[in-house]
Amino acid sequence: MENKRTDCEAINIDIVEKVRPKMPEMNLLYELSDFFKVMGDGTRIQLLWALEESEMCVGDLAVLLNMTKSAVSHQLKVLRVAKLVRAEKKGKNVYYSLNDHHVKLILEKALEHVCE
Amino acid sequence: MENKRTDCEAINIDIVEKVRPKMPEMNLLYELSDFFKVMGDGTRIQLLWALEESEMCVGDLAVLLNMTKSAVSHQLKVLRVAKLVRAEKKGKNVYYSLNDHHVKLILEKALEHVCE
DNA sequence: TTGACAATTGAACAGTTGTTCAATTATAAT
DNA sequence: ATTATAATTGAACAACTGTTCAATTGTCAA
Repeated sequence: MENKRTDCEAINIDIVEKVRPKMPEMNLLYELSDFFKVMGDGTRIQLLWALEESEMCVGDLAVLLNMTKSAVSHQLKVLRVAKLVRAEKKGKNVYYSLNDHHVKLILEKALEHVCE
Repeated sequence: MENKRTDCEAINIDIVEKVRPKMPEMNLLYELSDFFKVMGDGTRIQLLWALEESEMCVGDLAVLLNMTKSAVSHQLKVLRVAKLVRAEKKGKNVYYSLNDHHVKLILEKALEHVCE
C-alpha cells in the first residue's frame, strides 16, 4: 500500500502512533500547500494587495508594479486558476478583482506574524 | 531611483495613484512572500501539523512522514531558519516543537479557505 | 477594412527548490 | 577506545518557477 522510503526505526512509537491519525489526508495536504505556494510570490502578493484596494485592469497593474503587461498577465492567470481573483472584460480592458474573502484575513494574520 | 520596466501607459491614472500609497514597502513584501514560501511545501506543512500535536524528534518525524532522516532534517532547517520551529537536544535525539502561535491560526484560516 | 491598443499565450531561459547520496559530527553504551 | 545510533551537512541532480520575448487574439476608432 504505502511504499517504504524511510531509513530508520521509530524511537517513540507511542508518539508516532498518537500523532498519525491526526495527520491530514494527502488530498487536503496538497490543496493547503498549493494555496500557500500561490501566495508565496512577491508579485502575486502585490497584485492581491492592490486588488484589495480597487479593481484594476492589467495595464494599470503593470504600471503600478512597474512590470510588463505580459508578466502581470501570467501571474494573474495563476491567481485566476487558484480562484483568488476574477476577470471581467469591459471594452478593450480586462478588470480584475478579488474573488475570495479569506485572502484578506490570511494576509492580515500573516502580517501580524512577520511584524512581531 | 526606480528603474523602469513597464511597457505601457496607465489607463486610469487616478486609480493607480490612489492605490500606490497603500502598497506595502518592499521590505515587508519580501517578508510576507518568504513566509508563504516556507508554508508552500507539502513536507513542511506536514511537519508543522505533526508538531502541533506533539514535540517530536527527527527520526520519529521521518517514520511518520515516511521519508529519510536527511530529507526531514533539511526541511526542519528551513522551518528553523524561518523561526517557525525550535530544536532542543535531549541525549542522542533532537526534539523539535512549534515556535510560533500564529502558525496554527494561519493554518486554520487557510484550511477554511481550501475546504469551502 | 485598416490601424492602434489591451491582453493573452507559448517557448525559452536562468534561477531556485526538494530529495538523494555519501560523508561527517556528536552522543551514548559496551 | 570502540561501536552504534541520531542528526546534520554539502554536493549533485532533476523538477519547477518567473520573466522575457515574439507572436497572436480580440476590441475599438477612424
